[in-house]
Amino acid sequence: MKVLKYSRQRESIKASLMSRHDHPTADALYASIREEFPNISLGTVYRNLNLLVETGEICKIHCGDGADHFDGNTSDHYHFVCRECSQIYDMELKAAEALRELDTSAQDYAPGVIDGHSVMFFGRCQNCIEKNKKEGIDKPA
Amino acid sequence: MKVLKYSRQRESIKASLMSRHDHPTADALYASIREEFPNISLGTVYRNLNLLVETGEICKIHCGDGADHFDGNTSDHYHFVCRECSQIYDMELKAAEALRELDTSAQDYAPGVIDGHSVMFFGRCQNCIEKNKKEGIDKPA
DNA sequence: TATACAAATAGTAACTATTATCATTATTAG
DNA sequence: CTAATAATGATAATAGTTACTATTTGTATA
Repeated sequence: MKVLKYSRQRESIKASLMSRHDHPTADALYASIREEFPNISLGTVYRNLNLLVETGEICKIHCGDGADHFDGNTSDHYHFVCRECSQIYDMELKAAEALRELDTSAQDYAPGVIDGHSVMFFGRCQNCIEKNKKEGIDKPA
Repeated sequence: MKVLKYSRQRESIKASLMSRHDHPTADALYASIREEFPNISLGTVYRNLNLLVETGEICKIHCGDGADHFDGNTSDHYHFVCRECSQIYDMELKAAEALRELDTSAQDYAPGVIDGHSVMFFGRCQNCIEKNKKEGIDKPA
């Protein structure tokens, strides 16, 4: 395996991701990084995001919208996706604690050895619920 | 909403999906349906799969490999993905029973109202474990 | 400090999965 | 049977991502 060499672009990508909490796609991150590096290429963003995932410095999350999203927070936590505004929220650490035994309890019913899982919660966020209330919209479940 | 009209292609797509338990992608399904309908177009397969998802006759699953997979089994169950052979297995109904309270227990920590979740277990399937054992391969966790 | 070599870059082409368009065909209500 | 319209096959278009390549950058060492 080859040795990673420093690059300003990679540092900027990482710093930029760490500073936001909206779980951006590569493209969204690219847009904001271009303010600092107007010539950076989208390929560079993808390449470095994948490198950072490989080294475990960030992680990739799939929420079912077709695009990969990235998260600078590598600690044990889950995500909540609002079906209305599509925003991805971090869930409190306590949720992770409550689910910590998930693999163990599912192991009994698995056709192999479980070594991980991905969990995503869906629903409507407080923000959208309140916005709808103000506008008098009564959305069905 | 417009009324669905019968089509031989759609019936064949549904029947074909129901007959297999490997959670195929649209493309994989397309390949096998072409044996019966050599002129069917990939677009027709996609369109009908999405229609069937909308009517709730089948469901779409995302396992993180970039492609949508389809499942003719609409009952409450979870999936196990083998990291080695990429096969998607159904998990016993009991696993679903064990996880039935997932939304409720996560609700306390969510930034909104949870109305669903997606869970995917990863690991190595029995098949691959045994194959490796025979070949004397000792894969790391 | 200069050299030398691997790694990273920007720009672009290519690729994969999926959706959209559209002229033609098939289904169905009356 | 006919009219209305949904569905089709063929193909173009799109989105997200990866691959390629000539050039630049970072770094170890002479």
